[in-house]
Amino acid sequence: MFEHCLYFNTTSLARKVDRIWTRAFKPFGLTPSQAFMLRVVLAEGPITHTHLADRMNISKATCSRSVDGLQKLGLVDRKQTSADGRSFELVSTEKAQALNAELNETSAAVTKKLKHLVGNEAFETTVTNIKGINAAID
Amino acid sequence: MFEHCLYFNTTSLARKVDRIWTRAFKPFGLTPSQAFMLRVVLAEGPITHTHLADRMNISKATCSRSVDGLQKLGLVDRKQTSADGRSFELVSTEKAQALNAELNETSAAVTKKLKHLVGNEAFETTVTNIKGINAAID
DNA sequence: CGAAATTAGTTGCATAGCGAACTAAATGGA
DNA sequence: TCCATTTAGTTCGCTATGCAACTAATTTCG
Repeated sequence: MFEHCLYFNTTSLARKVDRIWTRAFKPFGLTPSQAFMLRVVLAEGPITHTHLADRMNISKATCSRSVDGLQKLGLVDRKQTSADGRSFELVSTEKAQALNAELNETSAAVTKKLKHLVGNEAFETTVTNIKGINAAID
Repeated sequence: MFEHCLYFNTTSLARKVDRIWTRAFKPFGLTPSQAFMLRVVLAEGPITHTHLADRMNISKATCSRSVDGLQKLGLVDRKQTSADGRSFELVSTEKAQALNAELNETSAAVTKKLKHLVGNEAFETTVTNIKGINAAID
């Protein structure tokens, strides 16, 4: 019945990959959501809440609370910018920087395993297509 | 940085389509999750919790609580099977059956709009590919 | 300049989701 | 038969997510 439904198939796949990356990041004490948010800050920070929320395609409410979590874990800091009294710049801590390489390797290892299961070309094509739909809608 | 990441792109798209279908089903007083679960019961019921959870690729815990919600809304009932004292069969109520056609039309209308934005062929191809990855992994 | 509108971020309240621990029923051997 | 194992479903405690309403700072413009 839902063979051709974007919602059904996409949310199903999202749950599946979330479970897989959850196991992968468990040794770090991080959820995939936290791990990816941290990776963005590590790779692209300093970055404001608003930009981070845009980058991850989450609401600013979710962003704010996720940053609370990472800050509690000692992985990011909120630095007041001199330019604008309303906004913060998020910066990674040394503790986070020490994890950077290993986080990237862990995610790459998961990807490699999935590519093996799915087939290299099908994997690449599909991710590209998903990215395309992401860009086209909303 | 995450251009080729399955997790990043899939979860992002899932959030996006969830927001879109949330707006679409709002007039029914249903979340997309509830609406799709109900549609499965309408189309494929009577069905047990276990089969429904498999069909939707959710845990039985989530399934159980989602069914609570639909039951509270008067849209499904849990019928004790005579065969097995542990399990229920989920059946749609008349109230739910009265919504069936309109739910299907609403989802079809959203799909049509998205196909227009994305392009028919790209849409179909991508959903098929997503379905393929869903089947290949885990 | 100063009031109105916009923008950045937080908080309240809700649903969706998972794993783990649990209860109760059914099944499978010895 | 009866105990051990499996299976169906629920409950607990947690994170992720969104919208709406809020505060505070900044910007716009008459």
